[in-house]
Amino acid sequence: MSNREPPVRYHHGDLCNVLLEAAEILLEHSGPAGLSLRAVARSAGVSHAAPYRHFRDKAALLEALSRRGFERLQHAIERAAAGAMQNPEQQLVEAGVAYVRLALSHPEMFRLMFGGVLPGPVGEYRQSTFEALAKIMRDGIARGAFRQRDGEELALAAWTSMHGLAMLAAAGQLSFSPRDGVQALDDTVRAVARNVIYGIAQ
Amino acid sequence: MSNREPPVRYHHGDLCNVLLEAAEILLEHSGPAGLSLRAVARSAGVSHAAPYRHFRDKAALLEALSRRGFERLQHAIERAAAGAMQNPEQQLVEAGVAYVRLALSHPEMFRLMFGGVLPGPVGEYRQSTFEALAKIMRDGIARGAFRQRDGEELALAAWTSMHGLAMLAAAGQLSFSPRDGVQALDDTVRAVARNVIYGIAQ
DNA sequence: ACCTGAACACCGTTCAAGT
DNA sequence: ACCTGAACACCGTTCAAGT
Repeated sequence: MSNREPPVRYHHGDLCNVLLEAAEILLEHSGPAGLSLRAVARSAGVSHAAPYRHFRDKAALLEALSRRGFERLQHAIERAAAGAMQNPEQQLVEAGVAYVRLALSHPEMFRLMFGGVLPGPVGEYRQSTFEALAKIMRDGIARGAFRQRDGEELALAAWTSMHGLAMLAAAGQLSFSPRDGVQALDDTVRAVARNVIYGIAQ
Repeated sequence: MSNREPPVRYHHGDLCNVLLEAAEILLEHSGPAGLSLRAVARSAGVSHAAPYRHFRDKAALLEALSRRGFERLQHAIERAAAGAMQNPEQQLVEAGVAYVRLALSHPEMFRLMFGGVLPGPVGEYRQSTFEALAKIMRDGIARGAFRQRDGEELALAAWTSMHGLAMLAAAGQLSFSPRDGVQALDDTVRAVARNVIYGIAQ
């Protein structure tokens, strides 16, 4: 019973990723209150001290989790932009739709990412997400679709609007609209995005 | 020593408010992690079980705290609007400045208010804040300053933008701008607000 | 190297008991 | 009515000890 087995590798040798996946499931299922390091360890089938071999403390695990979220967000924005290559305005609208959809399908993850409770280089991940938006704006300026201004300023205007919508949606605070469902949310995002593009002024 | 004293009223008789004030100080000083019900009780000089005479549980205290924040936000927006009565665009810009300033001076409170972790009728408080913005938009439409559309749609466009900016500022995630300080933030808010008003399109 | 189990100081919540 | 103190099941973190 000892020679037949491969080297034991104490639990799959990939505990780090197993912990992160368990943490994400716990987070989206039970909220931040349910995401205890001990529960993550239980869920992964190891002792409550085992995670400390892979993460300095709970904050380090949350930061790693948050990083995953930022990577997905960046890719979602880039995919949306790639789907409307010849039309900067449509790129912007679809990037917003992707942004808000992700927030609504992973609300707890979004609150973790933008909750600001995390130490460490979260800023870098956020920066790369912003950069994906800024690229759309720079291309749009180059094509003459957007105003000839600092691309970062336009990107900030677009980002804050989509981000505010996403955070309100993630927190379930957009219920003043009688419409519901994903299609209704997409419509709301498009309406807000169009107002950002064309302005509110008469 | 017994007849001279007024009826004892076990700790000021106003423990409810004392607890809320202690909670707010703890929140802004030590973050959400430092805001334990036991720490609040210690800070108020009562036993750790005393708060349960005034709040059903910890969530109820957080909700009451959150309510205070929404009241302040609503008043701040109304005051900003009152300061520029004859100019709807300026009303909107100054409301945004007030919104973001409050978020930056009370970041933990803002995250509590919009974190979405709270049960109960938080929606109503948020609604009243949104209503303060919607009023500015309706007035602006009536005066011909804003587009002749559904006031709620315009208010949503303005709100999401200011809210996104406020949340990013509260989370310390606007550091990509090399400028710092309150004046720099006000400038950023005004720039974003102007882009919302006049649009991004060429 | 990787994991365990006991230990410590903390939590939220409950409940009998005191005045 | 209002508050206390002990109790319970949970945390995050540390650390000696095991293989």
